[in-house]
Amino acid sequence: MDKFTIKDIAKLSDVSTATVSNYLNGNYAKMSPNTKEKLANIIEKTNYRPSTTARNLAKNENKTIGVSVADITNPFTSPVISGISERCSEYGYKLVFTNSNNDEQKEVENINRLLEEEVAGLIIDPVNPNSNTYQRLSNTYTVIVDRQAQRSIIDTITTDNMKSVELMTQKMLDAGYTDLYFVTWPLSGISTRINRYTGFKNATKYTNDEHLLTIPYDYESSDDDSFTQTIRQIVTSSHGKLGFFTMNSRVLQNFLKVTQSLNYTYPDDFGVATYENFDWMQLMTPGISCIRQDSVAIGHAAMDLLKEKLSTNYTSEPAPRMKTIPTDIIIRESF
Amino acid sequence: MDKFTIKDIAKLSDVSTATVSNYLNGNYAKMSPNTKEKLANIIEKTNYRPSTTARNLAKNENKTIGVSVADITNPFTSPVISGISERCSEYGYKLVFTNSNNDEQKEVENINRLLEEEVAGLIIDPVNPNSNTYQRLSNTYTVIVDRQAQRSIIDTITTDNMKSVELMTQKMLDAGYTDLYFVTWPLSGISTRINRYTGFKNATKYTNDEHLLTIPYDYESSDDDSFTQTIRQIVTSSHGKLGFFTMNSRVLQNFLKVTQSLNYTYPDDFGVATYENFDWMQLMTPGISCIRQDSVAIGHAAMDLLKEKLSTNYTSEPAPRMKTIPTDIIIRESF
DNA sequence: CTGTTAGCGCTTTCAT
DNA sequence: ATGAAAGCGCTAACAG
Repeated sequence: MDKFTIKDIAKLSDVSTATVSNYLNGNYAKMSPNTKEKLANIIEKTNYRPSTTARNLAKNENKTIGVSVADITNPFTSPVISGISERCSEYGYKLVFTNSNNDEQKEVENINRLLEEEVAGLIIDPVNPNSNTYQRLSNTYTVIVDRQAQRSIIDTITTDNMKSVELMTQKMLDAGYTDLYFVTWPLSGISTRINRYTGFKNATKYTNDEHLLTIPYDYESSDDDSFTQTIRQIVTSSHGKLGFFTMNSRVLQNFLKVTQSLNYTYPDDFGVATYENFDWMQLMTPGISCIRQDSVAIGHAAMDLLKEKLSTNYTSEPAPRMKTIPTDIIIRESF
Repeated sequence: MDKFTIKDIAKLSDVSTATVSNYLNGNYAKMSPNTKEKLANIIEKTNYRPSTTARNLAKNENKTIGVSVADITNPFTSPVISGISERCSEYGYKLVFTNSNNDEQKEVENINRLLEEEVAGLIIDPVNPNSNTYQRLSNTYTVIVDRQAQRSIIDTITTDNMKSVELMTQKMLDAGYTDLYFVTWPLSGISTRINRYTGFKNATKYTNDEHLLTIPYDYESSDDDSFTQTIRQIVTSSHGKLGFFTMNSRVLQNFLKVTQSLNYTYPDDFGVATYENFDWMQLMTPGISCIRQDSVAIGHAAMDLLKEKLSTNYTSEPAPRMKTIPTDIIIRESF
């Protein structure tokens, strides 16, 4: 785009490139007010912009952090990015972004690309936190968000999954619900899902998985698929007071679509609550009780932690830390 | 992270850096099968990754495109990014991302940063398309999405705003609605809003702005604010069959919150339709009629166009083109 | 205060 | 088929 280099500016200003460089880096102490002003003018006039690439190479540093998200389509994701992005610009980092579309293979490629880029640090919203792709990463420059590995070696930031679900389930219990179901995408070893389910079991004291209802990740309700049948069966044969907890907003949507097609209504035919909070849940009639997680805060925390790590000098691989961001519970009229 | 450079590899392999470079670039014709294999082994063993920074500098090219979005929090934004991101990786570009949080000043900084980065191209979801920040950009390497400048000099991709709203409004008219209102954030010269409103006026033939209802961008309904009062006033005093068209999903949410607080229900007390489609609109009872825009397609189109531009050699600034992505209309029971 | 110069890691003629 | 060497645009000693 621009053809000007530091040499051109030096020539035009009748100084050396070193002086120009000093000017560029704010080392004004090293030059007379005169040259400083001259430089200011010329640079302004020529609209000269130093090449970040060359700078990075020369200083052997790269103020960029790489972000790899599992699925940008997930409504959880954009607030997290927003939080990261905010902190990035505060801290003077730029953000290069990759989306893996829930494809592990794609994620590996993305991470490789980012590594080649020589990003200073990595923030990963992992497709499968138990994958061994992350083994090769160092905890000195990466942090994981949202999903947590079974046996993690990397700092990770999650929301308070277990406790909050336990609490919400308890609320349903307190409201007299005796027959509770947990609706989720396949657990697949994914911590977010497992922890939420564990919270559910802690509260209900269910000892087996008979109250675990699983729908495929890409579930689209159709006429009378097996999930629809299951729900019908449960609703018609339940003895106690029947309630459902859905594992996130998308599962909730699928669930409600099914119950609507079945002509069941809440809170009459069943009670319902969900993880995640979105504006529309308040608009539903009745409003949906839910657990609100602060996704922006996750982004903030991730970048804060990363920055801290990047500015400390580790002599050895630091032990992984976990940070959980608190949630709160919103009770509406859905149970 | 890695300490290995091309020199190390050259030394280890007993060849020159030139040969290593050739290997790296797939110029296998320029070396014996022997050296090729030797290199392959050593590189594999050392886990060597060439520095993109150095490559960029040497080749004086940068396969990255910069994306500046107005507000990543807007649900419209992430599918667009998703589309761009998909094409980016197909085309071998990386994506550096900035969010302006609807702040023009921030956007200027972001664009400057991207320019300094020497990105190959720019995709901008503009805060204010009529700002003169964009004047300094060249149409050879940038494309604008979503919002269109009054007098544009840059290729832009938008959805079919005017026609689709005209069509939807016509549907309401056909359904017997005689008293229609357009609810929007302040028009503020923003093409998206203006075009949608124009479509509305085209259909209704209203000649003044008495049927234009504006809420602040950051509107939060409170007890009995002026918008709430306006709505109450309109509903109670309307003579004909009353309907509302909301300019996007967030306006719809605000609008529905207000009507709910007023204890009005649709489609009895009023009919309603909106721009934008989200899953939850189908869950509402009754379902909301809406205009579905294909945001992912916008992202695709933007990157496709950009790629085409980047690979053509312009001798002069190309004339700006407009591309509009078709929408479709989903009729449910809200009017 | 200012200039010289040797890199940063890689690419790319041009020789050999 | 391989290597020497001159850059790419900038930074950072080191001299002066």
